[in-house]
Amino acid sequence: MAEKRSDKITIIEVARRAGVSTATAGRVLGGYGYASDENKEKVRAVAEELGYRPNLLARGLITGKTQTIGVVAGDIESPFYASILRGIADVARSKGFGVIVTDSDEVFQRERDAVQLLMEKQVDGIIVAPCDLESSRHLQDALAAHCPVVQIDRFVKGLKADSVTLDNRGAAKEAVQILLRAGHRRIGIVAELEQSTFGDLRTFIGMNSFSSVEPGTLYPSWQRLLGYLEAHAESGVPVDERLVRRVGAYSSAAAREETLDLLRGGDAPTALFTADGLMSAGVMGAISTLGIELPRELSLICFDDLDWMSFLRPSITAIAQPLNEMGRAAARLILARIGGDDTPIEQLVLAPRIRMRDSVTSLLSQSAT
Amino acid sequence: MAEKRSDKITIIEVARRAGVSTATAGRVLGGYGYASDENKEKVRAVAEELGYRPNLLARGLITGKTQTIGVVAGDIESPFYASILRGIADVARSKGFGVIVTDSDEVFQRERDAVQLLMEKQVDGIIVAPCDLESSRHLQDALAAHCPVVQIDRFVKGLKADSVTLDNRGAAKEAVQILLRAGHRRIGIVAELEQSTFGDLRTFIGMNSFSSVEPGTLYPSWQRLLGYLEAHAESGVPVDERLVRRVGAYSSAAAREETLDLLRGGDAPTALFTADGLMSAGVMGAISTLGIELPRELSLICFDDLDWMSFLRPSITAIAQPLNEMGRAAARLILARIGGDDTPIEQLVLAPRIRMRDSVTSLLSQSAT
DNA sequence: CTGAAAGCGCTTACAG
DNA sequence: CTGAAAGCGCTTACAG
Repeated sequence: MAEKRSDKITIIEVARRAGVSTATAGRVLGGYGYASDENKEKVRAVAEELGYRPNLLARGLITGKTQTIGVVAGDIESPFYASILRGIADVARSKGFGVIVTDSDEVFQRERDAVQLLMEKQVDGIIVAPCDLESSRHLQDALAAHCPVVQIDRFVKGLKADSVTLDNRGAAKEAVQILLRAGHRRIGIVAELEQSTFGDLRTFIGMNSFSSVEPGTLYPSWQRLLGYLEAHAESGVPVDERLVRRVGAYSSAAAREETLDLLRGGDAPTALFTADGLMSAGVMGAISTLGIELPRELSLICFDDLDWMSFLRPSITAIAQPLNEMGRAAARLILARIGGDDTPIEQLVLAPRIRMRDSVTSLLSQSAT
Repeated sequence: MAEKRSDKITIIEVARRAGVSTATAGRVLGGYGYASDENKEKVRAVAEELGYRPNLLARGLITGKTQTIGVVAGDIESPFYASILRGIADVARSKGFGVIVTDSDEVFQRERDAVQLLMEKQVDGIIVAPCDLESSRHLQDALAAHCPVVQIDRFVKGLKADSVTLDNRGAAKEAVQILLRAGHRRIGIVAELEQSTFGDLRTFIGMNSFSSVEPGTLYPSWQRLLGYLEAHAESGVPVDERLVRRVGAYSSAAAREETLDLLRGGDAPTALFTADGLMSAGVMGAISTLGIELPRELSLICFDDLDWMSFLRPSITAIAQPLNEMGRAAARLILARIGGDDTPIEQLVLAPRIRMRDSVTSLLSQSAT
């Protein structure tokens, strides 16, 4: 207590009391350069006694490294980003890095402001879920300033930065194929499809070949729709436009309305595929309201941000997204870049996994009319 | 492009090109002190042209303020902390502050390391969900170093720092009272109760007066149990120990097993109260497995971290926690303290809200035997 | 209103 | 292995 008088214990104070130069004190405390064992011991003892703590700001100012990575998420409150963030934080912490988080709410201006703040705070690298897939001036500026950028969930066309994404198209396709093989011919899809790099939904559905579409240039929910369409095309099953529901908002309430409309209609689907967690929640709400029994009356496969949706309802088949891993991979990538790794751009694509219980598998064809 | 050659644009460069001193350039760019309109214009033009960005590290080193707040959460991936974090980030951003997040996984050593890292990074204040309610040396050190601390969700005994908590006891009591009034006499409770400041569960249940228990000294799940016990005591309904299930782990799978055991037993409860989101998920899993119909066969009131649990299942009554608001309040408090507010310690207690649908209200007594 | 100088708390060459 | 000196990019008194 008595020793805690002096307010700021700097390396100067430690050096003085240990009878060495600040350079020497710095070398032992900072762990760089040589020092005699005798001095090491002396300096450490004094530092310990005074409760010395390095000021990482000063160190960062000199070294140009802050041991901090910046993250621009869409919305940290959503289970999707929360899981990714956890993965990032875990890897960062294990390497002694801090994490500054911001969220853009998928608003471009917000993302730009966030990136700018992060740059001014001198983060060593930025992990971002870019909200505009076309323009990336701010990210290019970051790269130009030698601040590595890793994109998650989607990536900007032409931006020379690593990315970690999910194989949304593939997982969706596989899920829909399962339904088609079980005999379903009327499979509904409830997807957000709020933002678009493509434009018209009708045209998209009506395309007679999907081989020309580069999934990476589409937003995730469009990629999932693409998988849905591809599965149909390959099976030769025509797509009924009325079964494709574009909610147009990232809102489970809106998804619920859309689903009610879909299920109450004359040509209701026998199976349903949802393109993300919030859509799934809306669909579940509608199903509860209508008292539909799963999977006997309706088969359901959901993209699931939330591990326990399928836990709550064993009759749902969930497409689990490796979100922790996505965060971890992004963090590992950015740390490698910060460390000087200058290998070619990496485009990591992780595969979601479909988890269907055996009990559901056997019931799947029951609802196929 | 041609102008982007020089790597680091510092205030020195801007000053030189604008023909003023660095002091003047700093004054206009930093927005402090006076400058003639002419100089303002000149400096700003040059800064704009060169793409000057202040180095907040340097500024922080001098001012002693980094415009950053540090957060030590339990687990950012959980909806509970994710929502709080969102509230914090929103307020922080609106005031130009950054947020560094870490999680402790409720491990004391991790919390200490996190606090230390945050201090070394010179955050202006720390928001923490303390995992040990008894020891707080690391937090006292922070306070001693003039770094304000705001506690969330619970608070350390005797620590002179603001806190924002929930009225867990009150909300639990109210929920259980609703069940008691509906005629339920056998109300089960599934609670985590992993960590304890109290010790023995039996002794706790057997207390004949709860007035001596200061809820603030208990972990949240114990506070909720306290509310459960108080409601019973006030109604004169005896508590059957077998109905009080201490899961002992923050795990929905374990909660599911515990609930299965509870509901399959001879003296199954007619109503169930769960003490947090993960416990609720476990309970829901058990109910699904057993095919129990809510609320006709069993009334259920859940503490709900997750807005949509009740959305998915309209028959559940949810206790909604104002988590965003908790984060916002904590952020506002810490910013006030950072700003020099030295009013007495504030202990904010927010009230969760019970949301029960009318359709459920009328059915509530049906399951009461 | 402006500039020269000092300094925030460290690290980095550079002699010794 | 060690210390004196310079410097990271800003802000802060302090004269003018």
